[in-house]
Amino acid sequence: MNIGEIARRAGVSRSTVSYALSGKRPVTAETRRRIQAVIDEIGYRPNAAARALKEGRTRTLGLVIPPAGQRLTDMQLGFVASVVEAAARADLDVLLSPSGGDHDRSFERILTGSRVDGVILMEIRLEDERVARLQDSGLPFVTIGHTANPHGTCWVDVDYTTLIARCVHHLADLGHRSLALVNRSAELLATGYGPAHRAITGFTDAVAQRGLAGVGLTCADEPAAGETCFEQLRDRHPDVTAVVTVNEAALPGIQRGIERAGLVVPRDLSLAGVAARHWAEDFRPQLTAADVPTVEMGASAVDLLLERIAAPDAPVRHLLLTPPISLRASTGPVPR
Amino acid sequence: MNIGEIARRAGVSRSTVSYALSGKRPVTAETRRRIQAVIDEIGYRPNAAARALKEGRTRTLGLVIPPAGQRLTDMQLGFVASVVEAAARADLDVLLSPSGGDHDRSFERILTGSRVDGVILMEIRLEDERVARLQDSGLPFVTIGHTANPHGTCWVDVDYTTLIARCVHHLADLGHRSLALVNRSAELLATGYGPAHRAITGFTDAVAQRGLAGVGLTCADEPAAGETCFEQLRDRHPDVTAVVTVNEAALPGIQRGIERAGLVVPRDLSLAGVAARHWAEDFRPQLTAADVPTVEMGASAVDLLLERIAAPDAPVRHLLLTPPISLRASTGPVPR
DNA sequence: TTCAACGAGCGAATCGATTCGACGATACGT
DNA sequence: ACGTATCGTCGAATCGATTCGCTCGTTGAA
Repeated sequence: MNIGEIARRAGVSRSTVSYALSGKRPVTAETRRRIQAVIDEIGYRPNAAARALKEGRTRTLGLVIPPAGQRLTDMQLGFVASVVEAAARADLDVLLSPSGGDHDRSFERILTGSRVDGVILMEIRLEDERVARLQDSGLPFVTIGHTANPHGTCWVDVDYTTLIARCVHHLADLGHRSLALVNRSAELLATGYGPAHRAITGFTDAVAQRGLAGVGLTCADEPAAGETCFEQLRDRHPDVTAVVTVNEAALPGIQRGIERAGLVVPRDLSLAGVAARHWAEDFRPQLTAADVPTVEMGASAVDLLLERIAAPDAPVRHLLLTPPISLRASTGPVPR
Repeated sequence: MNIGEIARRAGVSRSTVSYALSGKRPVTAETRRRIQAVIDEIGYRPNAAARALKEGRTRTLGLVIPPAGQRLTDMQLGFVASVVEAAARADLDVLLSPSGGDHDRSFERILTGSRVDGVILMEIRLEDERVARLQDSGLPFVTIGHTANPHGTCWVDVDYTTLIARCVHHLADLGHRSLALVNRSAELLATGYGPAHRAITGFTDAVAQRGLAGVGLTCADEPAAGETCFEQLRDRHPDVTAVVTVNEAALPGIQRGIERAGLVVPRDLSLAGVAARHWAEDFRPQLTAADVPTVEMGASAVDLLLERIAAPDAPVRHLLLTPPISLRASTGPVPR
């Protein structure tokens, strides 16, 4: 079912079939009809590899996701879903690369084999070798999240610093004087994971600004760690009345710890953070949180990438979102 | 950076470079060394499109996922992650196709453009047009889940019928005499979604076998619906003391409904079902459930697919798993 | 010494689609 | 009536890698 077969059956040359399909040169209505009839009959679709080879583009985007070993958070999942969705709307396919380490075969394949027209990268660290690799590979790319030096690259991100600060202010307004930040894992922090560091900045600054007591903790991204983490917090800082967190994955465990301590949210302890909207709504009690607009961010990432592919030399663009905090049921006045 | 450039710089012909890389014909150590030096210097990787065109295979698998509009359940996410992981281990890339309706452009692209060597399909309905499309497209494929007529295709699935029956027996053993099944959405049931139908079969048979009272309900795949669903259940069937469910997504809502009714699990009501392991463990209280081995299933699906690609005419193979039920904290003796 | 076998490398064909230049044929302006 | 656009179509080159057939030396056995 190649173009030659179609041409033979329709009694025209291969180039005429191609022009009839692309419309890049005029073709008589009658000829077009005959070609279309043959195509409808035997169900022809141009071979993707041949087209990619000739045109020099693949109509495919690469999406680099965290390795499958670690579970994706709802937020990450939201990005993946919306990127795939947005790409499908533009008639583009998405190639997935689960890439963790820096010597990842899948990652290297994607960026050296001319397999994709552009790449979207998530889970960005402040100093990220993958970003550097992409930069000198010359392949257009957009990141969801941004590095410490954000000016050279295209990215989309939420303003963690501000969001966390707003959580602190919200809690301060409710009368809380002693707050804890439950951050992402110590490993992520050590490797310079952006959101983890920005959370600290936002927390520390806001706490200082309001003259509050603040303690920061790291916690592995899993419920069990959340439980342990809360127990430690309870142990060492019993005066804390409100917890701010960017660690979605640990929250169920934190809540379990809270219950086991015989406490009730928000009566005895307030809880606020940054999370995907669905996640915050499904939490019990519903979580007061900055709802990260994953759908919008994924779509914007694809848009930026398409712009960049079309005009690789245009100045880079960024998108820093600051969604409002949705007040739900997990925060309340400080207990007396 | 094409093979011709390498050949020129190494002072050999293009074919020699190709043979040096593939090893399909002997090449002098010295020549090979010179070629490798050039490659290392300018960083050459063979163009994927050209190779696919010549070889007739793309080293890429297609993975068809539910459309992004609906959130993926933890179980579905588990499949995606493990398929991608298993494919990466075999040095294969994965192309994602979010395909809902039957006239989906992304789906059609994947199976007609020679874009992939094989396809993995999830969320299978008893009568599934996509399976039919794939069958007469001639493209090798494996499904996660199976149709009403399972003999013609390769698939991997869990034995929902048996698992649900086991849940019923477990609850019957605990003394429960009146059970409810909270199924997936009415739409899914109407479109013939396999697990939803098999859940009914397993539930009805086991309930009959043990002489219990059983009521079946459908419930949209979201927490809010779970809450409503539980209220209705409470209203119309106040005698029910145990709920069996295959609807992961609705469970948080069901639990919310239970709490609002002032009940405590498992003291007043037992809860059991089928879910991804992490999900069951993170639930509060931890859920007694058949843990669907998503990692193993995804890996098996890839294995089966690779076999099928290598030998398209070999007899089809199936894999029907029946993981044990993990007893956790959500089931207990019937209240008196 | 001669001839077969083999090792190492080269040239050309091939995969399927796109695209450029060219070539009749028709229409049009002068 | 003649030159010139314009239309519709064709043939051939091209993208980059693989692979088949062939050649030229060298080696080893007869």
